[in-house]
Amino acid sequence: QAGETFNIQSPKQLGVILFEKMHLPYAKKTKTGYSTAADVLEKLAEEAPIVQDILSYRQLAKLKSTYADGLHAFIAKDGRIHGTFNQMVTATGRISSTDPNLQNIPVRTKLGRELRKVFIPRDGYVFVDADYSQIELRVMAHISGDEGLLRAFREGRDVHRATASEVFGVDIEHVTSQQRRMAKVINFGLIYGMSAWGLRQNLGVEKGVAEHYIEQYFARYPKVKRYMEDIRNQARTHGYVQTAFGRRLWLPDIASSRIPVQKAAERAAINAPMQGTAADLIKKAMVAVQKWLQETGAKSRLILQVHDELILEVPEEEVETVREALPRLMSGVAELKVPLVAEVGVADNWEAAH
DNA sequence: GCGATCAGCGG
DNA sequence: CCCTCGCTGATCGCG
Repeated sequence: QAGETFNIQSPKQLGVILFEKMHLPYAKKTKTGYSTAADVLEKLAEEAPIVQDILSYRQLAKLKSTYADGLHAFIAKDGRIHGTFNQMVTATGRISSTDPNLQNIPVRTKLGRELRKVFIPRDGYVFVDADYSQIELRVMAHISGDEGLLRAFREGRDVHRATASEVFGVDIEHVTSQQRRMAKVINFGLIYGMSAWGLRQNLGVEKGVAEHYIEQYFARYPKVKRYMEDIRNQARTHGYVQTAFGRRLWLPDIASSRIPVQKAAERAAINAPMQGTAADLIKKAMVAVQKWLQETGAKSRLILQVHDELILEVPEEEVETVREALPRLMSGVAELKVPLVAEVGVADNWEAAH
């Protein structure tokens, strides 16, 4: 379709083909040339059929190289993958995973999820998998003390739906799936310390619209706004912020004369107490689970943590005990202003247990 | 063989 | 202000 041979895996060569030979309109540039990132190509898919083929190729190539072939190379003689977990890498106190990274196994697309089916327990065992429901947002409700957010969680509401209702000014039962999807992006944006610019990129909305959503959000959840102002000031005054348990993140860049550097430190100041408290909570849960396993003499073993999720390999005879204990231990690690909820699943592969 | 760059995966 | 972070794979230029 390009009329010549080129390396489809080279963004540089692809850029020349699409934007110089085929004269497609380029939306974005990188430091060194044209951007061929997925969000750019998606906008061009209608203009030229080759673009959709490239996106499809990219998806399949990613799954094959990083996950199918990549994970295969790590299978040990015992048939298992033994990754490495690092406790001293991230700014927020999360753990990270390498060789391979077991914390970014695909889940969001149907084809990607297929890869999770290759993770299976040993004979006679199953996986018991529990994940915290909306843990960072619950921590945000706790730390900020915002009444609207606290009420949403105490009443067991769908928090993205509740946010959509507030931000778009519609009754909760009239929230459209589109509005809920956008509210979810806003909520994640807040958690990950995303700027209005980043939110705009993510939502693909017009200039000013993202700012308007953020304005609406803060009007409806005023103590969240207050929290963000207070934490910024605390970072400036003391040079650090802390999690609900007092673990500190030092932010020397908060006083930088370079404004972008300072802004980055401010986003970290806002984000770290939420993500860091969530990291503290699941570490407490891991300790509680391990203690419980030892005290009860269980054969079950904790085999993986993925930020808000714990996966145990459990012999059939312990399934009912662990299915009850795991979410109870996770919920019980701390008494916050909102309940901590953990949802549990049992299956003979990771995809089905999640 | 190494580092920079781009791209894409998860929470 | 090229703006979330940490990780991995492919390409490309360099020595």
